[in-house]
Amino acid sequence: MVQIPRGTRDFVPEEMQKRRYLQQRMEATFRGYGYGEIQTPTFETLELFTAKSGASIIDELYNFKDKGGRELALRPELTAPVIRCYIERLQMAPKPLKLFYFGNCFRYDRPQKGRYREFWQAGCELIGTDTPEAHAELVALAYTILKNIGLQNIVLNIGNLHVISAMFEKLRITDAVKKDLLTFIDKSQYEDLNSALRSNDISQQDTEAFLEILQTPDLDKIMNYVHGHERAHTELTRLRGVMDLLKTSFGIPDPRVKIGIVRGLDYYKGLVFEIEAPVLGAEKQLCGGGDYELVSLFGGTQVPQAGFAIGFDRALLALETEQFTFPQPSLDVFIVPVTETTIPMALSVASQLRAQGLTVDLDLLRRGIGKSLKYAAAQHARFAVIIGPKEQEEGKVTLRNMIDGSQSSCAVADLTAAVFT
RNA sequence: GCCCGAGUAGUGUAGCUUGGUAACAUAUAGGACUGUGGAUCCUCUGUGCCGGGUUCAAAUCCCGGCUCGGGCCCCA
Repeated sequence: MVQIPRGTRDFVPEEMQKRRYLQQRMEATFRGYGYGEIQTPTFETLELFTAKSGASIIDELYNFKDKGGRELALRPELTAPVIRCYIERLQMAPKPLKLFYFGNCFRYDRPQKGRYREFWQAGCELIGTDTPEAHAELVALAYTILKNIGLQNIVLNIGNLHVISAMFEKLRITDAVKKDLLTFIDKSQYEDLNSALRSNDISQQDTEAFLEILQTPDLDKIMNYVHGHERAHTELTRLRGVMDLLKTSFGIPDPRVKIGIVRGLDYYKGLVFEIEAPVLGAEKQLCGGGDYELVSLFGGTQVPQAGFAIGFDRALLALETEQFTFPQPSLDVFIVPVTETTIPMALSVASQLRAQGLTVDLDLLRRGIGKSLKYAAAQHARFAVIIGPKEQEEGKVTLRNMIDGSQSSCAVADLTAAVFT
């Protein structure tokens, strides 16, 4: 038997119903914040992705040569393609530019729960502003999207990469060592970090202070720790501004400062944030984003950029884990021709109702009334329309309310009105 | 790419240790119900991931592959 490729999935109607629901809710929220949709190709030149991450990235993506010998790759994420498009076509667009997207992405990873080789991302890019209110609105948007799809329990963490750099400077840690330490910080492996710092001749006292600052949500403590470092001070002041806006103006109850947020990316600079769903366990991160610099790397004129991406599949998984009840697709009318002779009339009634914009299905298996009504119930039909010889003679139909079981005789012309009430 | 575990009707499971005709529930289709639904009963259809080995005989034991899941690596 031919089977589906590793790490990919089919989505049957029941699953697509949930996915579309999710996408529509997300889209409505993006639009509510003034964002416009953008779509880029499924594959790009390989160079677009190696430019910022180096050749080592090739191990993790699907790349190939086309028949003209071009080196191409299936997109592993959407920020780089969107920025490429911005440089090609949107540099002169009025600022700030707000772009959102949905798209499938591909990574050559080992699949696990919540991790697939083809997965979907929802995300956005905000180009041309980096005021605290712009950053606060961006973070609020990410948070609001996840809340609006119905998630109950999510955690928002906000950090700043300039600050953590300042912390490393303070300890005089070299870039080579820093890289190893960042791995521990990223994974919150503080005991390993502790040993690593100690073995790099950092005193016990300094190590403890460093570890405390990484984990504390207290901005004053952090401010105090990097006292005298001008850049860090500026960034922390901005961060305080963003936090205040999130709490007061955007009404987000519990944004947390976590200076230990690292993000795996090289191109983030200042603000970084993550949103996770604790219910998901190991693969709990739902969203990541921040302030970054890609436009100039790709040859465009420098401009402030920030954005985030939401793991669409994980967001859905989190909702399901929280036992969210998704809206069920329902049918307005299911038509039951009682005998073969009434099939033409049934079809014609179906056409008329469909032309009115109703969703209509009818028995195509020539089943009995009992089985047909059972099928109609399984499709969550709101009404059944029964057409037998009696009804046909009178030019009427029997309208059955599937919710309460009540029945009445109804002229075809009055059906639409009856169903809409 | 590495280590570990699992794969039996569409779905969920039993049988595997100790090899001997593959079962149950549910879902689908038909019928009981000659014109009224989520109930009940009956009937049909449908199953050993793939390939090899051992054996008179393999769902069961062995090897390889594939897929899924847990842990590494990675997560731009």
